[in-house]
Amino acid sequence: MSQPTFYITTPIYYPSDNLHIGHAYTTVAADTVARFKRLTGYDVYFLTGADEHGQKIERAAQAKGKNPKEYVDEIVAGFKDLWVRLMVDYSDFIRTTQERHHAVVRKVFQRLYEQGDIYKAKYEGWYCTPCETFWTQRQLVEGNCPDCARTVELLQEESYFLRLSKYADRLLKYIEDHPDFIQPVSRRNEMVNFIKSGLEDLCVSRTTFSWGIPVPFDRRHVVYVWVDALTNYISALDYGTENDALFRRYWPADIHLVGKDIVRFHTIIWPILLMAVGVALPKRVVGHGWLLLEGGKMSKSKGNVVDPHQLIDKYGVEAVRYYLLRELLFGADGSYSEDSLIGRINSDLANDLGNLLHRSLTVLEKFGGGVLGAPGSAEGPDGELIELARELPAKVAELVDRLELSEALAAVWQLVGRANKYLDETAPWSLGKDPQKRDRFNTVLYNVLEVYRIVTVLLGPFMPGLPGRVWPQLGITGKPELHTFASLDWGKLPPGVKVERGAPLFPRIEIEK
RNA sequence: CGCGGGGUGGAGCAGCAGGUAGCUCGUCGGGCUCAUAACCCGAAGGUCGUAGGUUCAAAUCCUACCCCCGCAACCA
Repeated sequence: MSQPTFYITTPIYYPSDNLHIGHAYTTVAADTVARFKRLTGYDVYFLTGADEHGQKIERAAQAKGKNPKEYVDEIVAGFKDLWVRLMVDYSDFIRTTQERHHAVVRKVFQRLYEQGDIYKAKYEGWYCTPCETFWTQRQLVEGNCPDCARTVELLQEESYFLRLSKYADRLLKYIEDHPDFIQPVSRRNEMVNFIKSGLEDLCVSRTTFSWGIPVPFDRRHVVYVWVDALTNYISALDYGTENDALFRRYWPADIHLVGKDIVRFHTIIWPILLMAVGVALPKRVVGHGWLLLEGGKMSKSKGNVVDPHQLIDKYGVEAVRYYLLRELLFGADGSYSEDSLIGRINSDLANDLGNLLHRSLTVLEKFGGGVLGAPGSAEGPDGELIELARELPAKVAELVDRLELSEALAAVWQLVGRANKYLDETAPWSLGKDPQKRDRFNTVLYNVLEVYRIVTVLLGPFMPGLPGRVWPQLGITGKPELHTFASLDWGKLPPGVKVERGAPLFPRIEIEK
């Protein structure tokens, strides 16, 4: 019995500093897709990690009087703490400082060198001595170092280069033959244009620092950035080792989820590396937009980063995850502000979602003794509500497949909104007072709570803590068979359950002013 | 002429194979009274960045320009 597999990755983040809300977005989005695929029966492998080498790390560590390993250990522990708090349920966390990763990178590098795809040449660039950094002509600001604004000098360094140009045509062909490979389409076009404008060979080694993976046949060099970082997606699966069961099971990746800024590396350098070593290419690379801050990009240098920990402290994981996933439309940028976060919490979570459960349960407790009766025949608006609920699971699944997570949430909220309206139309608080209308009362309450069960199951991947808070209120905590995607056919909720109204799921945030 | 994204009611966005401008929030009025001042209904509010052009018809196509933002090979 072979379950279909699904391999999804986030980028591995650079521990030069703590993560901000943008990293949280990428990871939470990947986690949501991973959870949803698990819910719908896939054997899912979800990888995240840290990209720990390079001069910046070497220097940041030095500045704090630590050796690089101590330094990254500390920061990476912080990454993991954040993922725990955000309920990110990854299968594996790869660190590029791990020997399992080094071994694979050495092997790949060696092989590329032996087959002539990596060669030694002179690298020429503008060097800033105080910063010990090479810059390209373009990076210079008024001819000076973009970091410290001091003068730079033209220096040469010996480096190894990867022949990108050799594979450009093959890559272009692959992109043309696989329309889904790069998403969204706008990014795909961008990449096609970039490749057509000509690829320069990529510098893949450095001698100016040592915090990296030594080039196996030339110890003066360390492997530089992308060959190191990108390889994580297969080194984590034990590619090229004796025990490569994971690699055989999960590769090629179904989705590499990345920010729009690094789409290029994932759709040009990475596939070329894979082609060169004869490994299948990933199925999809999806570039999402950014969460912009007051119209500008979030960055450390602007000092406008938003710390996810503070938001979780203040508003809770569920709200933070919901907000991130709802606010960014697929592929496009969104804008962050605390006001809009509060707005989402109050209108979507408190007023619509939370209040729907609370008001339904209050009616049932007040007029029905808190026990759900058996539904009678459908009439009036019942049909429309039930129809919407029947269509929803497949609709959400499809939107999640397309990574349109915001749309998926919007679709769920359509049903939530319909249910709130349904309550007004049917007015069970009036029905409840009339013994003649008991049957109708039962039907209405049944429909609303069954809708709520369906909504809760579907929202689980987005807000993993939600179901655990809803099931006790619906009185079906001990019935895991009602918590599955397969149970979402209409009418599985058994009459007779004893509900238990709890505190509102999402209290309104009162804006102090 | 480096590449790309964007300028649509107060805010955030959708619409862009041309044919009465839509959604969420906010505002105003009403309803309901089960509910977290929540829910439901209705209304007001836009010369779709500017200037030309094509067309019976342009937010949508073409040209020029203005403004904002990102990238430019180590920022999700």
